[in-house]
Amino acid sequence: QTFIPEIRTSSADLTMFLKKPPNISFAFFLTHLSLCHGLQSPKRHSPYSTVDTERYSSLVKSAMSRVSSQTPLTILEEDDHIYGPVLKSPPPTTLTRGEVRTPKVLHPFLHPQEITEEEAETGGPPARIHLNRGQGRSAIPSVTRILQQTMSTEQMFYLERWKRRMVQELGEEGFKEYSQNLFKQGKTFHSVLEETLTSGVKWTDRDPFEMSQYPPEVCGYMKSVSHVLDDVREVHAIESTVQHNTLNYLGIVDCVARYRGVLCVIDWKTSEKPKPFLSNTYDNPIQVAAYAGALNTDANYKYQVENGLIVVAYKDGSPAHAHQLNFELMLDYWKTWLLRLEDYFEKRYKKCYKNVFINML
DNA sequence: GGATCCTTCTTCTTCTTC
Repeated sequence: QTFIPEIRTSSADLTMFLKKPPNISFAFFLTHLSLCHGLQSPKRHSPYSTVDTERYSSLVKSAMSRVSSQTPLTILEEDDHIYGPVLKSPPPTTLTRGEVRTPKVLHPFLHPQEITEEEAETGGPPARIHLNRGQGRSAIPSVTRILQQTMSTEQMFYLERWKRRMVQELGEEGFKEYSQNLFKQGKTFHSVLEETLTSGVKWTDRDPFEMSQYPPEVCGYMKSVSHVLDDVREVHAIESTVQHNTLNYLGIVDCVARYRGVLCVIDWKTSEKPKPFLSNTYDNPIQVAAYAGALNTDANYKYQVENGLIVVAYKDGSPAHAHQLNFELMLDYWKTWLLRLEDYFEKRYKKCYKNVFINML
């Protein structure tokens, strides 16, 4: 119907159309129908003598004339008609949204030049502020929860579809086990990484017997990130709670350290599939920007982070992909995060969200 | 001790041919 707008077929028509003998191509079918229409010398005793040729005559004529008259120019015109004018690459902030919105809050990231060395603490063990929910914090939403509850319908659709397929393949129980195993692997990897960063003992320098105590996947993940760890210095915080001082959200950062000389919020990820591009990491960059934005306003931390880093580790030990988010990218993702935050409060507090949001600023 | 919370993951078309 897109290519041949003057034809309107119902699904019943299409079903009938597809009941042609399987060894005969669609093009041949059309040609043959055209013969039946007397465009060329008619053929008797055809297997299609029962086909309602009158009914399909316009389709045949249209299809035949289009195919033969197609030139590069008409194809370009068709493309224009079907796909619309060519769009120049849109700015990253609008990628996940149909409409362009501007968040109301100023960004919490200082420009690299404005950060002086004195602001970053050096030495001492890394901070590890545990989450303590018992002190009136229960109303404060977390980064993960906000991201989960403000996913686009498209994102939810693909996740649901994936889940449905997996359940079909593995069964309800099998899928549950598979998911739990993925979580377990991720958790173990995080804890081993934590030990490594705290102790300062390189994974490769560890006692082979000790290494063999871990599941093979975890060894693979550690091998995978070893080249990234070589570029990590000055670990400032590990698994530490950060809370934004006005925007009323909290989260736990995996790691704050200097990566290639720049102070970063680092998020370690394990993945079954390769994620060579930042776009493969879905909402991870937003998560990192949210943590960094919170940390930079949190009085518990006396320094400012500049960049973010997402490290995707693989269990087969192949080199991890390290996606560094520079100042500009952090700013873009921070804006996206603010929109998600607005969405969350809007959903949660319905009409009075605006007052809630304004009160927080 | 039990309940709750934050995380840990999962997505982007799909098939054929070389």
